[in-house]
Amino acid sequence: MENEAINDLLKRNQLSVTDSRKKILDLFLKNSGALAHSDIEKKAGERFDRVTVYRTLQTFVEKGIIHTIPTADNAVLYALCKDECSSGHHYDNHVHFVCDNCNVTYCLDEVVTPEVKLPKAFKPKVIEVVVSGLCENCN
Amino acid sequence: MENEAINDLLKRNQLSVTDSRKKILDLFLKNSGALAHSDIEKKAGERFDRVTVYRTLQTFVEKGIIHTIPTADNAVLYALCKDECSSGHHYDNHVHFVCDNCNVTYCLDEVVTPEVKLPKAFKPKVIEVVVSGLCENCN
DNA sequence: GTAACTGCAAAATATTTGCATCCTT
DNA sequence: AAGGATGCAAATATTTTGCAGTTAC
Repeated sequence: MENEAINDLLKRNQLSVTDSRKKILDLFLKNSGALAHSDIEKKAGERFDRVTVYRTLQTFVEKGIIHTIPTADNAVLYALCKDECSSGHHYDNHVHFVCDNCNVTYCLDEVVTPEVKLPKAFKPKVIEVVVSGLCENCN
Repeated sequence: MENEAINDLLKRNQLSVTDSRKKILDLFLKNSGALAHSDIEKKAGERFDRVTVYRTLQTFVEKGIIHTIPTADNAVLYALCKDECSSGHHYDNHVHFVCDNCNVTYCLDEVVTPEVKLPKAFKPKVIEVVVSGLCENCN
């Protein structure tokens, strides 16, 4: 479907276009929420090799195609980056939302990270905000 | 040193006062920053059994004595809770700061989590904020 | 004395690495 | 054809579980 878009995205990042990469990217595009490593292993109709998933995710993070989301329970989640994320320099300027009920994690791209006033000696660079509660579907 | 305080804290939470618990709590009190599981295994003059550390940390989290801090690189960090945290109901109303240079994580208890405006369908419950940059010492 | 806690062994998971093979360019 | 990507095997690392011995109350 968005085959062209996927190919483009990979080529733009100097990555060769391979099956697993296309399929994993497709998973992210079809899922509004964030995915855990295990989601990817499971959700793929055909299963990928664990190692391939590890390596693919790592490559995507390095290229700034996806980013990790820190969660309170320290599960490792990944989500697609917006276009502004350049290679290796992901600045997370949006809010993440984890639903306590359905457990889906959303990137609320339209909600901009608020200002935080720190003690003067601290120099902030990146601000991560993760909100949990009930999402639009479970509310 | 703050031996009495430590004993009190444990007793107040219906935990028996044991050596490992006292020593691990002491580590937290002596360290302004947050600690990872591995820090605790290492920093203790005498090493604890891995398993004991796991179980002790878990117990402390359940009792609301410490809380976990989500970090961008998904390392698992723990820090002391302020007194308001009641058993099993930790509400993280302060900001965490991770220094990119010295790598210490601070609980900025005096910096209150800002308001975040979400799409109306989302009902927020807990807001976690993690800021990274340069801390007061590395600045 | 009893219940709770610890520490060892071992099981279950998760992650990383090496290398031969296959695929993309 | 050459370099990169994959997949298998195996090495490491992390976390959990069971149980017998020890300690706190």
